[in-house]
Amino acid sequence: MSVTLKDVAQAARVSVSTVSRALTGTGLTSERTQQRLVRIARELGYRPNPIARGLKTGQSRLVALLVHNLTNASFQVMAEVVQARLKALGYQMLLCIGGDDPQQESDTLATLVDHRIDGLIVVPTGKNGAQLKTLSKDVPIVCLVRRDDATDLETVLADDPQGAYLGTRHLIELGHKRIGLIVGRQDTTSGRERLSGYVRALREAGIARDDTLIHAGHFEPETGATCARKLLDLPRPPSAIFVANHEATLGVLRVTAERNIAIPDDLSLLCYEDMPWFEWHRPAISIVDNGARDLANLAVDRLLHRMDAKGNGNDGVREYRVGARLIKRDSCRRIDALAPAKSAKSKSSSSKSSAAKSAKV
Amino acid sequence: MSVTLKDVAQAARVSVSTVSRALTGTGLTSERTQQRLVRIARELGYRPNPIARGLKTGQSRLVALLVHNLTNASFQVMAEVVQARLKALGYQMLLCIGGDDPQQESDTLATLVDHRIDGLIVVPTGKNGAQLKTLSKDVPIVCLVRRDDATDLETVLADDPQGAYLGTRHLIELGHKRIGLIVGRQDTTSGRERLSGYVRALREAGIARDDTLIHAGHFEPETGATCARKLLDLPRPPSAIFVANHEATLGVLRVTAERNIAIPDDLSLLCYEDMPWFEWHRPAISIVDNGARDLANLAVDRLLHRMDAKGNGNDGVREYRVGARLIKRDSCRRIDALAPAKSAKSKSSSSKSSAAKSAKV
DNA sequence: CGATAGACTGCAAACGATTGCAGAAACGCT
DNA sequence: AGCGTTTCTGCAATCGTTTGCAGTCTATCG
Repeated sequence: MSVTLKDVAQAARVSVSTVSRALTGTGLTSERTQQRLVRIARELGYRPNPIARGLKTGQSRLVALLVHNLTNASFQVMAEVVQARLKALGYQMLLCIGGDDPQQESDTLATLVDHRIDGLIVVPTGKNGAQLKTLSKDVPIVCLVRRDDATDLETVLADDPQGAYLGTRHLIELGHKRIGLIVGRQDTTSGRERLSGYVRALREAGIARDDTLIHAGHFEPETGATCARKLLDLPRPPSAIFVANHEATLGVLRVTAERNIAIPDDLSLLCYEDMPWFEWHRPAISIVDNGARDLANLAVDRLLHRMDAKGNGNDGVREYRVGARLIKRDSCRRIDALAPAKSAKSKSSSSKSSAAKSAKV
Repeated sequence: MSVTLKDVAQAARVSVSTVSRALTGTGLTSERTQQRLVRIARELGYRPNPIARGLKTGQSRLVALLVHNLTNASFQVMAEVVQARLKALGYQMLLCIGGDDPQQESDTLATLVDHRIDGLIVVPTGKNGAQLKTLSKDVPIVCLVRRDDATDLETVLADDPQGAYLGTRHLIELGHKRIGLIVGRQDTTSGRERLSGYVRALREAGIARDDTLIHAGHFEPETGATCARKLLDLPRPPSAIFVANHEATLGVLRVTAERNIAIPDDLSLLCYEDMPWFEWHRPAISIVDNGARDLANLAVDRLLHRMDAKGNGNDGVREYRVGARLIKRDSCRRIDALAPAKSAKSKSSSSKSSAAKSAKV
């Protein structure tokens, strides 16, 4: 079917091994034949067969990226970054979707190593630590975004404590004293860490922590809606909400729209992790950027390092943190410390929005 | 490193070939040894090496999906569908991102066939027809969403004429007579087809085509903004806008928000292809669904068919169309035929929105 | 009881590359 | 000229499977 080394060898009247050496550029062939063979190979349209090569060398030039889904914008950019970086180095990316499901993750991991992938970047579910640990003996692995506590794998994490701190501080600096927090499940690292960043910022500013303003929940839009309602229905509702649970954002936005709450006039809104449409939304939504791009790049760097190092590429560092940064757009507003802004409450109690509420909630 | 057939054979004191036959279930081994070998293989944790197998059989159990990007929601669901279907059949999906760039597409295609993929689903750029045609001799290929006119490859397409027709008719049925259309570049199939569907619906309803209401442009948010402005600035602006250019949607939404145009009260808005947040948006945005899920499923069906058929799986059909359907949400409103609704124009000429306009446009 | 079909099994050659080893050629040196 | 180096090339084994062919064994039948 396709042109093999043998074909080239025959055409050039030399042995297969000579062709192999010439084309891989080992320097063990004479300049003259080297060039001649390269030319002939090109003329014949020879393309090395990675499968055959892989069988012999045990390498596949395949690197896998295992993420939970592709709906999350962060995973999208990570996939694109990883793909671009790897392609430039002659690797093919195997993108796998694990759905945050341990069983699927486990299956996928197994088939991946079967395929002799040269490296793996994985967002672990956290439930297959043992397996990951075993596999890491055969193949370089870097964890991304989440840590699997059962392993000591090299892990590239977002700096969530820092990000949440930055976001909260921003709101405080704008004069907000009552800041609602909608955050993820507290049995996840990111959930806990973001809460801690929020708390730290509050403490530094000398603002008392008010647990009625803090809501933790699942990574789903519905959670955002529920929590937002609870916050807005408070006797003294917050003047700002920090949605540090990415997936919950849609729910929050829906509730504010339903209740006709103007952002940022009635309520300041700060979200976590970008979505492509945030900057097109009016008002453009301010966010804490978790640095998806940087995360992906660093993960690739570390993976490549390990792959080069052939086994023991651990430089002692187990964990890398990628700085978060604040992207100010138009959804947060300074409130006057002296004459506090009308609270969202006042608006939501108007006849119109309460009608909307009873109708749609 | 890992357990091979040889290891199993030694443990069982039989030959490698027997083990191979027993495990692949060719029925050429006695019931008894078959079961024994399977048991031993499992005990030893044997896992077949796809690379070695691939070298011999010429198959890799890898199927590639080549799309333009992952930002587009349709591509996301397609990727997820394809991945799920293939995994169930024991294939691994190789997801590649071509960026709608002919050069990248060409490179990727080449490495994919090098890797001896068993099948390929591709959203073609349209510039590598010759290459695709050549490759299709070696590997089953199905085109998705776009046709490459230089080939006669089997192609699964959305029914854009139908979708655009459905959408337009919906707006007409709601009483709209002046319907703005924002559509994609006219050198793409989808761009042309959607325009034709729109025109057909108009004609059927006996509404004269007004070219000032029709804007074709690039697949970018900015295009949407520009076109929306042009439409809204018309002496007699439309009462409804049909955004049949998915990527342009964000731009349109921004402009309506900037100008404080209430949807659907001041303007009805109908979009093409879903985004995950459309139903969370207030008002929830009505769309014409291009059937991404069905498209992906059909593409997989056809590909599998071809892969089974070993070469000549063409059933004469070259082109499949997947029906579009209308999803009514809250962004389109019935307008009274007798007393026409206040047009967007009246609103946009209020002091507030014109201030916004001069400031931000 | 011997022949023979039928059911299993093993040998060995592939698949297309890489690579250790040894032979050949070319060269310089005494 | 003879010898040792150096440089290049080819032979053949190997990676882990699959598979055609031939051989072995059992059972069946005449």
